[in-house]
Amino acid sequence: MKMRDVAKYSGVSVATVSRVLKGESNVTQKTKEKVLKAVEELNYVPNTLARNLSKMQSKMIVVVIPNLSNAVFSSIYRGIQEVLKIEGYQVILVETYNGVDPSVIELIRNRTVEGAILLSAVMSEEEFNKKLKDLPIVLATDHMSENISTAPSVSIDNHLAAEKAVNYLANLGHKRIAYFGGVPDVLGARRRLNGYKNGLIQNGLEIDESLIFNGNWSLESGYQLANQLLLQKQLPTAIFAASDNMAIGAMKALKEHGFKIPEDMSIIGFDDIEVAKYVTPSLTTVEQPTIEIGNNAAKLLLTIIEDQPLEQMHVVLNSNLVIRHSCKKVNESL
Amino acid sequence: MKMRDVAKYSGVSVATVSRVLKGESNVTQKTKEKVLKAVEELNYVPNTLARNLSKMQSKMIVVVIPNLSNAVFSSIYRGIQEVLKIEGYQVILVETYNGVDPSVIELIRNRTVEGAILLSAVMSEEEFNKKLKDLPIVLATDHMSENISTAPSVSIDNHLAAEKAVNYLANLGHKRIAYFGGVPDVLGARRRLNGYKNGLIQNGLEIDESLIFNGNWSLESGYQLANQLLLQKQLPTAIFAASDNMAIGAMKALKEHGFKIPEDMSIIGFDDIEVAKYVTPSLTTVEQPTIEIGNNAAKLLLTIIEDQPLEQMHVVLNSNLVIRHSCKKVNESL
DNA sequence: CTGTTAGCGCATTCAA
DNA sequence: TTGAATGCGCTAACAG
Repeated sequence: MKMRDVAKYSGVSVATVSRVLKGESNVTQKTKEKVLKAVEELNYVPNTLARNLSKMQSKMIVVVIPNLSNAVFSSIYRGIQEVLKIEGYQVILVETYNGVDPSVIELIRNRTVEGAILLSAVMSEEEFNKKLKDLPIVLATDHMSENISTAPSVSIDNHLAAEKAVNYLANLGHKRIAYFGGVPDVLGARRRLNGYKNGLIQNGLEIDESLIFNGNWSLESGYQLANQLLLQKQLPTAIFAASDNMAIGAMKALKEHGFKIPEDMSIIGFDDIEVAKYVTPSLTTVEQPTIEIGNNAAKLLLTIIEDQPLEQMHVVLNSNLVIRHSCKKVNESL
Repeated sequence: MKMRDVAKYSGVSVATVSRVLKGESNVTQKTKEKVLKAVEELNYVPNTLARNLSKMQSKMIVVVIPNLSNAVFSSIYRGIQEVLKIEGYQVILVETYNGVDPSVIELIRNRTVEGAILLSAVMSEEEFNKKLKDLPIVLATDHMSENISTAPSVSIDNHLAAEKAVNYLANLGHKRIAYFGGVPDVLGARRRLNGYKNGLIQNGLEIDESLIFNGNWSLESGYQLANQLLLQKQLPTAIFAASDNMAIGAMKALKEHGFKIPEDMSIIGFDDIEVAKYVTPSLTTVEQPTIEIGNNAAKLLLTIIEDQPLEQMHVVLNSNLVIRHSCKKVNESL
């Protein structure tokens, strides 16, 4: 069943059928009805493949996610989908466990998709410029470089957010605060680490490298890091984990060793994933406005695809500390 | 840059270019090299849109997920992606919060995708037959009807799995076991409920409707259900939740009311999502082989798309009880 | 307001 | 082994 069939059936030309299907106004009410009737009776559905070739567009976007099981990412994805759906785009989701999937470039170049949103970008600025520059790509995460603008991006101010967490802990009287970081290849992770250090300095606290650990955001990673930490002679009174998953994993390890939280150890996470509220004690954490991040990333990409000028290259969203029950004032008598 | 350009550049015809790009054998080594060189130098990439129209295929699949934030679904998705990627398919992910997105039918009919995998199917068999029959669709969840085969499906035996959980609890001496069910529109949820009841009967226990609750799989739902349960005068000694999320939500509510788990209440979940191991106490639960479910669903769909005969309409995978620390023997002295 | 026609870029059949 | 020509189904420019 093709367009010509409904044209013949309704006694008009294919152009006219195309017009009424597109909802153009310059068609008589009467012919419009004729065509619609034919479409109905013939049970006709336009062929997207043909339309795509003709218009040279796919109405398709790809989003690249490091790891779907991370609730932060799936939530950002939802935010992306929300706005793209309205614009009639379908979204291809590819999960890539490490860095940037080279196939993304391929998908764009061979026109399978019109653009891409990356939720994590593990590459140097140089590498990015070589491979991805000028492609319709936006980062739903920190932008690539410390100073220079390469790809458009949407994220929170990770540095500031980490500072807030440390401030909170310092105000509670904590002097020794351990840090469980994410994979350092990711700029956002480095920013959080710097924010942590800076927060320490601001509060007149010492930076102790033996309290700084690198994880990979996961539950298991937090669990292991905590076990490592517990091997040390002089323990901290608080842990700041760069993801809720790591915080929850750490809580598990701590409890297994008989630690009470927050009595014996305060813990603060990052992300505010759904389950953070339901662990015991409920997790104090730095919230990320994931849906909004997704919304904004999608909007950014759409304006790029439409060749419109960007209002801002990097949109930075607010994040706040969500205070629950995993931190407490340090015991003065210590 | 189109095929004609590289044809001209290398002094051959477009047909020849097409052949070498496709890796056909009936091409001289020499001309092949010429063409490849041209492709290289012109930086040519075939246009997927044109290829798709010409071959009348999209190399695209859609998978419909109720809720990405549910770790079970994201894990099944991963399993699907694993096999589809190898076959050169891209996968569109759509999240639909309730039942079947009508747009799926549209996507198939307008040839945007070649098939669909549904991770949840909230509709009657009748409805299914009217709308989706004979479309290339497979269910990565229980099949539609109790008796009749409509669409191919991949799932565990939910009835049996629930029985196992109840047996375990009964063997531990529990006589009053509450049930937190999923949304009853879903066949799998009904099967689990029946398995629960059957398990009770098998163990000579009474079915007490006041101990049966309907939730919606979520953390919040489990939390609320537990609070409802606690309003009752005569409490059970164990809760069987039809999802880990509900189990974890319930644990939270219970703890808030001063209950110790498993001392005061045993809890068992369903799914074995990653975090189940990291809550305290770690959650005893019925594991679902999510990756395998995804793998199998994808394979099924592929053979349907290729018009091959199905070896089996419904593949049923094994599931096991994963025993951790959220259940204990009921205190005999009670 | 409507019809004719020429692409869109690639695949494929038929000759050579 | 290669080339010429036709078609995939729809869009859009142009003519009427």
